Amino acid sequence: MPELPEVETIRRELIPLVVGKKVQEITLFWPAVVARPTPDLFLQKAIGAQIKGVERRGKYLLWRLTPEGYLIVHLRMTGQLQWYSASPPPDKHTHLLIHLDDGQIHYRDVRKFGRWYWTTDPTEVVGHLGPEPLSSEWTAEEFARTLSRRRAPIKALLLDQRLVAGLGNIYADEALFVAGIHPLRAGNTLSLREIEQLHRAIRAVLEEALRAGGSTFSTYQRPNAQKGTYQQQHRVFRRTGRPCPVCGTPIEHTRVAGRSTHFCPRCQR
DNA sequence: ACCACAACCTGGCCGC
DNA sequence: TGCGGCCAGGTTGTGG
Repeated sequence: MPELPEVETIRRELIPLVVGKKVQEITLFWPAVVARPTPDLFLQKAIGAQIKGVERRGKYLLWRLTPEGYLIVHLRMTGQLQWYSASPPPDKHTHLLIHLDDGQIHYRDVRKFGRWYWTTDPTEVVGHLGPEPLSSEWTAEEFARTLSRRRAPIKALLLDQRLVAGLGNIYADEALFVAGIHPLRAGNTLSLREIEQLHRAIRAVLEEALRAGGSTFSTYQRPNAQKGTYQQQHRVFRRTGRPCPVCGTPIEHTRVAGRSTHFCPRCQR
């Protein structure tokens, strides 16, 4: 579910709720959500630690702890973090519950794809990720160098987190539309000009989505149950058959790299 | 090295 | 109402 704008929104809202707080207790209802090290060690290391900060890398949230360590979570498709100042009973999809000084974080995940990690070295978990698209280190030149070696469809490449971290199905489709590039174009056939447009479009779309608090369909929720509104601004995503916002041609739908893909056949060549 | 695809889970929706 | 089939915002392992 959540892509970079949603995870970043969650991060920002989590900070005032959890930073400076101590992890008093963790209740682990479904141990398989802990990917590393082991459920027992995870609990042993995290319980009693104080949260010093919340960071983000791609779609991962990193809770920086003292004593030294990081609690890391990836929400995958349907993971949610919910803050409660009281102690409501966990529902049947709550797999992990963090008790803090003055409230609790409920981790819910209907599909159970999400994973938690504890590590002293975050690169063990996030080391495979490519550059952050909103950082100055990510340049069109570097992007072009990587794309020139790949002939998979550009849509599939945008979903490859080693290339650039944080894009998912929504923002890949939206960015390709803004850049005017057909999702099936092979990476190594894009001109430098097109790559520059795409580089710009990715940043513009992510920043726009961030301002809207992300996109909310059924399962993405922020810690305080607010919803993102960016879905109202989607140009192509899940708008099959509706008019392209630029030229009016009906938006088309296809499947690329096993993922649902939306584009304007006229604006995207 | 690269790429396509199944697998991991559950629930919602659609058609019969 | 019930059942089968398909779909879902992500990642990983397998096999070609």
